[in-house]
Amino acid sequence: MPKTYDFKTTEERLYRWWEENGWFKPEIAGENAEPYVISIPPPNVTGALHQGHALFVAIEDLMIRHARMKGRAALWVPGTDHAGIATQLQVERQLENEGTSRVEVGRDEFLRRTWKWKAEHGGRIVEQIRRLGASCDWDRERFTLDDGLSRAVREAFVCWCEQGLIYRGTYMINWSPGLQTAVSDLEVERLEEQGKLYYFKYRIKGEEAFIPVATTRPETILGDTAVAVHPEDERYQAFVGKTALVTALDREIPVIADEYVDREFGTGALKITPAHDPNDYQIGQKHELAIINILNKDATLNENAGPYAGQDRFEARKNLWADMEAAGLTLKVEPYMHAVPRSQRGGELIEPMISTQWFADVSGPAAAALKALQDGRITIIPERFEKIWEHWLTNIQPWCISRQLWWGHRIPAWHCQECDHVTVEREDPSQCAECGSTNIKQDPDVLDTWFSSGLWPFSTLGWPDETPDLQRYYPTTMMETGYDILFFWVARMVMMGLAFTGNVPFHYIYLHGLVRDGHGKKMSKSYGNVIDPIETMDEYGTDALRFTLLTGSTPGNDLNLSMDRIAANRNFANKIWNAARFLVGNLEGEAPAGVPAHDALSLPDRWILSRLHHLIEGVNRLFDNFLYGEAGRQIYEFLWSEYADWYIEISKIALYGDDPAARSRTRHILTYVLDQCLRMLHPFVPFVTEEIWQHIPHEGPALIIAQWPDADPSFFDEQAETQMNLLMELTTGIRNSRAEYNVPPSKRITAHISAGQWAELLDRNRAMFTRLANIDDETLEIVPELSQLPEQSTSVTVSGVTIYLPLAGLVDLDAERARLGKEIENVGRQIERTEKLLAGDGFVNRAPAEVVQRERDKLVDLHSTHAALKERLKTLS
RNA sequence: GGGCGGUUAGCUCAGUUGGUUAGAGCGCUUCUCUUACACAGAAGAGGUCACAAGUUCGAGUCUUGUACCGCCCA
Repeated sequence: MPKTYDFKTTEERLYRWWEENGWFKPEIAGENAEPYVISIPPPNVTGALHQGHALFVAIEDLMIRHARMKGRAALWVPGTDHAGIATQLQVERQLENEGTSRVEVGRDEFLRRTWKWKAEHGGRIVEQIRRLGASCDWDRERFTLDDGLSRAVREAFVCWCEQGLIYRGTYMINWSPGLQTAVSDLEVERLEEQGKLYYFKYRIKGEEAFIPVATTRPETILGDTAVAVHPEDERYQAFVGKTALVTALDREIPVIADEYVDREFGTGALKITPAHDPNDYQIGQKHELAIINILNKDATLNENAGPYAGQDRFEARKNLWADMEAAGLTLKVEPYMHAVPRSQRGGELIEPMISTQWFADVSGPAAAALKALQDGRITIIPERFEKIWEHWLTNIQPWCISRQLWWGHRIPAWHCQECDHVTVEREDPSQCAECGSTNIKQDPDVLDTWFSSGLWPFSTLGWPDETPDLQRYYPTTMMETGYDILFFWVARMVMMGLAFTGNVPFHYIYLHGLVRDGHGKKMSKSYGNVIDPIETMDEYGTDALRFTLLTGSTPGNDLNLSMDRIAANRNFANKIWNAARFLVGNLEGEAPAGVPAHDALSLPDRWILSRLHHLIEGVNRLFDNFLYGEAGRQIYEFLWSEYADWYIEISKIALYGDDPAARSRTRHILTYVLDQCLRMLHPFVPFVTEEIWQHIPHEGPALIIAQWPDADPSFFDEQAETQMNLLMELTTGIRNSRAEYNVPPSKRITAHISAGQWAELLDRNRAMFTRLANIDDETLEIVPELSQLPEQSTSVTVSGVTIYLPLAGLVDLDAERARLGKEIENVGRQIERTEKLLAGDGFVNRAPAEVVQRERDKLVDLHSTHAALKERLKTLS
């Protein structure tokens, strides 16, 4: 084995080997195995890997590998999403570069180009996911525009139409002028921005008076159909019922009273534009106001804007305001912070607009989704998101499912040119279902991408057909994704799953947080703080990135990713590598398997086995509770701080000694403990663990399909742990003294130990001191009570054991006395606190017996330490 | 306005049925290339767990309130 773990020569080779052996497939578990299924949150087919992908792939692969090692039929269904808007934009940009456009080349050519784009670029994200080590069953890979999935979409759409849940209607939607399509409420962000508040005069018909009104969007005045004031506002009460005049158009609109108006805001009077503001729309409905749309699809003003028709909204704003100023209708303009709706994609300003679209009434499915959570068919991790889930589903709005795009599932509805009837059928119709006319045209719109991804967990398994996969693997087990798409996607999958399959699509929803930079800032290209996962893997290896992502976070919380941490975890991979290298280098041809009989074990053996099985127990409990990060951190700690720092060092005593039985026994323990750790670490860092496992003695072909460890309480050994703790503390104490007195590490020194009841234990393990603290074995003295105390020495006291280190010419007795004084004081304080605790009736009676006993033991220990320290001080006085 | 999360070492964070002297990584100080590892080893410094009150024998952990930061919804 090379001195340093080389991930570059390992990762691709192992991945191919695993895949070629079919170990990513659930069938390897046998027909009776209980399935464990995850459908991948399908990434955008034209996307490039970012840390968000890396995080979810790492978590899901961890879940899948763990389940696989537990013997479950682990199936991870991979795939990609056609991502309507994003993909269409890519191709449109390409066309633009060629000097043409979507409209110019036409729909058929555009779709041909888009499929071509997908064929050329669609493989990238998938390759990158493989690079992360994702053990997906690639034979089951799906794409949302596949024939099968398209059929699922068609079935779902027709089904909901038949139930009357899908309908066409004219309502307020969010319009993207740049993309010229409706966008989802969920895809609109409201950002606080510096804008302006324009104050102006609303003229009253036939009077000199006016109502002062404030607005952030003056151009919408042209679409006003009322001015509203608060009914109890004394300033404006007199105007209610009168007629106001829209500037430039002289259109007559009523002044109305409504309690919705906030008297404190602006001037206290509100202009109402029902066609271009969601709140105004509500008021308009209530008062049966006219709705006047002033915008074209490209956000220029239409003929309703009179003289401003044809101007862009911002140009019109400028011009209108200038004209109003000239007419003396303006009051003032103030800077103003307000929430501006912007597209999540690209940040374009979104216009609320009245438009005819397809909607889905999902109130029924939403109620069902709510119930699924309440009756426990679905569990959300972490729990706190359940409230958010409930709130959203309780206040569900009709879902606008049509998009004015070309890339996507075209709505299977045919409009009759003769009778206006809309025909919706599973197979493309050739004539109107109502009048039989053959003059029918398919609706030009496509469905919201989330409509197809809402079917993902079952459409990928074959639905609407009752396929064997659907029967065996549905409902799936786990939906793991970011909390930012809980509504977009997760809620819709549950609604659609319940609606179309009668079953929840998954039992658990595990939500992870956002990956931010090392200081908690959102990664963004413009800010320049993006950590590219591919570059990270190139530099530090996949395992380092995975381990960092997996251990750096807790469920539902954001994660700050820094290169320092990734480097530290690269070092961890190398640490395990070298621990294995040490083992392999000391095997002497032996291939140890299993654990030797208990009687044969040394104290350090019993200690490390006890620690290991406590670790296994803890890790399993953490896995059961979805606390994967903490589990990973604990294995890291154990492997580095206990196995490597102590057990390996101690093992050298036996390995380099001349007792063949001890050598063999130690090899068994070294091998066994490492093997168990590799198993537990495999889901976190699959590559380095598999590579190491292949180097050490093992049973079975591959770690990826090795059995997951179970804790065996017969290895628990509290006595061994207590005794080893004493030995380790004494060792650390000696090292500490050596460092304090600047004794070179290479210099062998002597020690006299007054060990009391521990004399035999210490003597049996005297090699620990000689090897780990460089004590001279010839002169090392371990007795219950020293007959003669060495002068000119420093001392170490733990649990009543005192080690004297004669350091001739180095020891400053005054300093020693001062140090002992401080230590005595410190121990005294602890004794006091413990005695006080034990003196209280409450503690002794109410605390668990185990806790009380622990405190009693501690007190005995403290007393003996205290006595030994005082004794030592006395001899120095 | 409503809801949720955060506030623990210089920095970034763990700490999930309340129970030893509150941990890690990085950074810092001192020493060491000791035959697994300098991507390392040894020793060390560093914390009133935001603040206040409460529950409890016992609170970083539970309750209430306050402050600041962040997110979501309206």
